[in-house]
Amino acid sequence: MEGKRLSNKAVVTLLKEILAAMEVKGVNPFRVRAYQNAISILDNITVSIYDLWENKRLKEIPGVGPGIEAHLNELFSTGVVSEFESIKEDLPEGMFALIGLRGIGAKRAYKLALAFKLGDRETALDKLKDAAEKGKIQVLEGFGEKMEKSIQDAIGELKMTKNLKQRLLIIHAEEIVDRIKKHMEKCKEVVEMEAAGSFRRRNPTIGDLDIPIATNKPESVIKHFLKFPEVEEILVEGDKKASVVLKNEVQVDIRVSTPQAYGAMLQYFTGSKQHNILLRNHALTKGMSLSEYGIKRGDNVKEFSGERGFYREIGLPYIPPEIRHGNFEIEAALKNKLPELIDLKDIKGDLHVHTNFSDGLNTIEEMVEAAKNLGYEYLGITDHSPSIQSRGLGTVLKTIRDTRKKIDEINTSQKDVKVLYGYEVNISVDESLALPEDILKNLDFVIAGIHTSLNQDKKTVTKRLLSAIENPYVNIIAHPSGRMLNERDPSDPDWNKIFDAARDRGVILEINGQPNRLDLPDDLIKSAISWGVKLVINSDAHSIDQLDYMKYGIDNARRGWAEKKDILNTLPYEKFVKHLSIR
DNA sequence: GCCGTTTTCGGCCCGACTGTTTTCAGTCG
Repeated sequence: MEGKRLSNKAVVTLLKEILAAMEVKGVNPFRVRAYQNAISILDNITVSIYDLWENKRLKEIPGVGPGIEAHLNELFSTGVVSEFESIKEDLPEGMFALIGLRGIGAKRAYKLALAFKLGDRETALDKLKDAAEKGKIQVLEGFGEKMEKSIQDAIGELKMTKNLKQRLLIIHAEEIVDRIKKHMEKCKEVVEMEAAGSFRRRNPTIGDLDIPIATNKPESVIKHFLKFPEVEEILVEGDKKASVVLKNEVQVDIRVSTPQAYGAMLQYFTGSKQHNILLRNHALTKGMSLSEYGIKRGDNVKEFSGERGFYREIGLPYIPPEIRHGNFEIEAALKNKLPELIDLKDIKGDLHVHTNFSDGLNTIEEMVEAAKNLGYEYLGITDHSPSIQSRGLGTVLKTIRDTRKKIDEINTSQKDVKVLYGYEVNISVDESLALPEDILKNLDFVIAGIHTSLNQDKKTVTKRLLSAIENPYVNIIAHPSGRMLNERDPSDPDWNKIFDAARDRGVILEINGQPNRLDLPDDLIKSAISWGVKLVINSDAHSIDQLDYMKYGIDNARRGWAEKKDILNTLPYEKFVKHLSIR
């Protein structure tokens, strides 16, 4: 099947415009909701929607039924969807440029585009700005002085709703959360608080911070929060919630509740949205209605101080935040088949660290000492392989002999941490590895990874990864998708072939813990496990501090439903090494 | 338009806040 390859983003953008068009046209609100639901799911899957279509697997996406499937089918086959075209036909194009400005949804965008004849997208914002400056918006029905001012502000500073902004890496979000916590600790009325939302679900990137707070004095807690020195702008201020934008442009939403109802609030604010919708649907079938205040049966609302009681009440075991994605966790919980997720304390070694031999900061000895302090049984030293082209084969061989000697000495002088000698070897564009096989075979293990030309087409990048997997000396594939969060999308090989080859040849795929990689991504972790592929979690540390990046790898593995048995560096040393020698 | 542990028809998550209005629509999460 050959069709028009569109990115997920292009598909989602198109659907969002159709959604807006339907809202304006006043079509059946439940049909609108169905689209909304499908979009929010499509917006969050990291595999290619086009690939799913090619493999006739669109039906497997929850929220996509026969109707939307048919539309996507037409879109990928022909590039257009006739029904979508006719829905948009008589709407001014300019309205689509306005949606996403803070406070502007489909209906207001339509009204404005109509009033000011915003016929095309490129000029729409400028024309609207002009209208605002001339006071022409406030006289429109349904608009007023304040709305005009806020529209003017939004255009001037390009203030978009938060889901259109760049997302924060979780490591940076942690720093902000710490500062907010320190500030809130000064308020005696705070009984309990925790950053919830995507932060608590350990999403690799965070759109905003959602913080539920338990207190008996909501008004003074909200007042205190609004005095946080980093607050730039107050968006919302009510009895129960407040929203602000910080100077670093991060949005923070707080919700207050009584301590005895905090469990429901924490659950509600942790999400994901999709998880909550499914959970509420499930509760409805049992005659219960869920909200952030508790569980309603008839007229009385039962409160919960913690989350476990909340889940228990609707007949479910506790579902860890990391897997509250809203796809299969509720089903699994009902069957009592939730995974027993891996934990940081299960990790016995780290197989991917750099030293000052390449681009790391610390010596091998310092890295080993730090690994010992973490209680590891083993540590794999994997600097970038020295370049034979620039340094000459003789020099490289000497370097390798010297390093081997040094590592032998370390293994003799201390017995706490077994040190393994390997390299992170580049998979070149021509599919060759950066070190020849007679060097590779004398190492304890080899990690191979792609570092250049990541945007190759599917066939080429698949072949490149397969060639590394088929090399008899390669043990681990580093950061397999090559994604860099906020910078570059994952490459798009034929994962089924990669998983098949890795499983059959006993090659391990890495879950890289660098906060800007977190690669494999969670959904691929889940597929790899179901395929029978074995995984390791590595820090890819470039300094002793970065050995802690293991925890982000763990978070990501948990999001991918990984259990201890799926992750080989939970094995004690002998068993782990035995696995390496299978090759 | 989607979906199923009473259903293949008849339901569809729940609530806060703002700005515009005199009871509510729109937006957001």
